[in-house]
Amino acid sequence: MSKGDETRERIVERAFRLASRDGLSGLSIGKLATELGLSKSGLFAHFGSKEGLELEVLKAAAERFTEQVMKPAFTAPRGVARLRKLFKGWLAWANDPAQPGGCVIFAASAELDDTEGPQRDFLATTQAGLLAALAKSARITIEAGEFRRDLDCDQFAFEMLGVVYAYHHARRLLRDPKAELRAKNAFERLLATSVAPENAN
Amino acid sequence: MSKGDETRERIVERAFRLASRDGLSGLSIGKLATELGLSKSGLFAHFGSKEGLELEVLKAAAERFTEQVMKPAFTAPRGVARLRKLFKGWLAWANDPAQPGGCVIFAASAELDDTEGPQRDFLATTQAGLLAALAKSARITIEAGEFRRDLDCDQFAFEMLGVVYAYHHARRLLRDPKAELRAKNAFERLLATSVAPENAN
DNA sequence: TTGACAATAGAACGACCGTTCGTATCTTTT
DNA sequence: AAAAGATACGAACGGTCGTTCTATTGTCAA
Repeated sequence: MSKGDETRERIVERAFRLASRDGLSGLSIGKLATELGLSKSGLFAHFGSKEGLELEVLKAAAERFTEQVMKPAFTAPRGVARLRKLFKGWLAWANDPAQPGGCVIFAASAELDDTEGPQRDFLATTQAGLLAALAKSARITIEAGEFRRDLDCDQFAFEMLGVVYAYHHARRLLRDPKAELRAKNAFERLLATSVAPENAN
Repeated sequence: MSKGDETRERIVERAFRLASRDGLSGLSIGKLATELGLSKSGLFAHFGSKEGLELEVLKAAAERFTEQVMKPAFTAPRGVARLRKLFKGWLAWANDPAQPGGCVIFAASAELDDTEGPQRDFLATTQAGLLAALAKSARITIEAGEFRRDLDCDQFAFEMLGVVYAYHHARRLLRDPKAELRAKNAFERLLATSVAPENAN
């Protein structure tokens, strides 16, 4: 890896951290450069524009999520076990010290959902992909015989996402110490109403 | 009402609308003044600081929510009917044309959850109050004999909020035409798992 | 109608923003 | 070691930001 690529990674890493607290538009090239001991223009040259930097942060976030949450979950046996591992990893992801302000993707989603541009497009695509992956995991769980066959998998994905959203909100804004418990309860209820009759005991 | 108060209201109304799209920090006093045909300093004088303007917008949002969602719900008979009306009004609130970018409070929550200051404090207090009101409505529903007596009301409130969050996300970022259907399904499932055994049929 | 005061305007401020450009310094290759 | 190319710097740009003044206009009661 060349020197430039190393610097670039250092920048994105720090930007990722900052964006977690201050949002993407809260990122400032000047401040970022100062924190990293770089010149404004030197940092700028790596991305060509603020928009470019923001996109890199979003891509980094998506990659890390895949690496830290999705991939590990697929080591668990297909079915409910995998869904549980996915959920657990997701909560851990939202508490990752590398994201001191919580999930970058959630923050950016709320920030950009009514804008137009590549950042929004990337986010929407990424999130749609996540929902599809969740739905697919639910479908696999049906095939494994652990979920009822008439379960609406997209509905399941929607609700699972909702639980994590509520968790984020309770944890970050309300600082509710019971946030994690609440999230786990909600997820267990979701699982309980999804299981196949012969497994409901 | 004095002339000044009228102007002030016009300003807050427009700021409310803009904050829905661009967030509180996205508000710009200069831009706001131009849109309203006022001078920057003239507008500024009404609030004394940007922070003051932001607080007024948040207060206006909380008041409107109470007026448009909470109060009407209390005309419905206590119990599940009232909860349904509350939920329905909440979805409508999130689609209020006066908030072209969706619920101002949700946007601000995500924006401010990791900051410090009066804005964050106000939001946290307001949202905690909302959760408490939801929990109380659930408790009333228990007393009306429609919810099971061992229902965790705070858990119910947490999950109801989560459904609305998921709806907002699906609607705003993903532009999912099924968002409302999904939300309604999720809420019905929440109700179904909360009802007293003798009402479950 | 006049006098007191509230309400608005206008100009200017320092600070920070993203961006551009020319120049220097490092890396990497030959 | 020298040439070529990648990296980084420093200064400056036009703009916008929130904020502060002073001056002017408008409102409203006596």
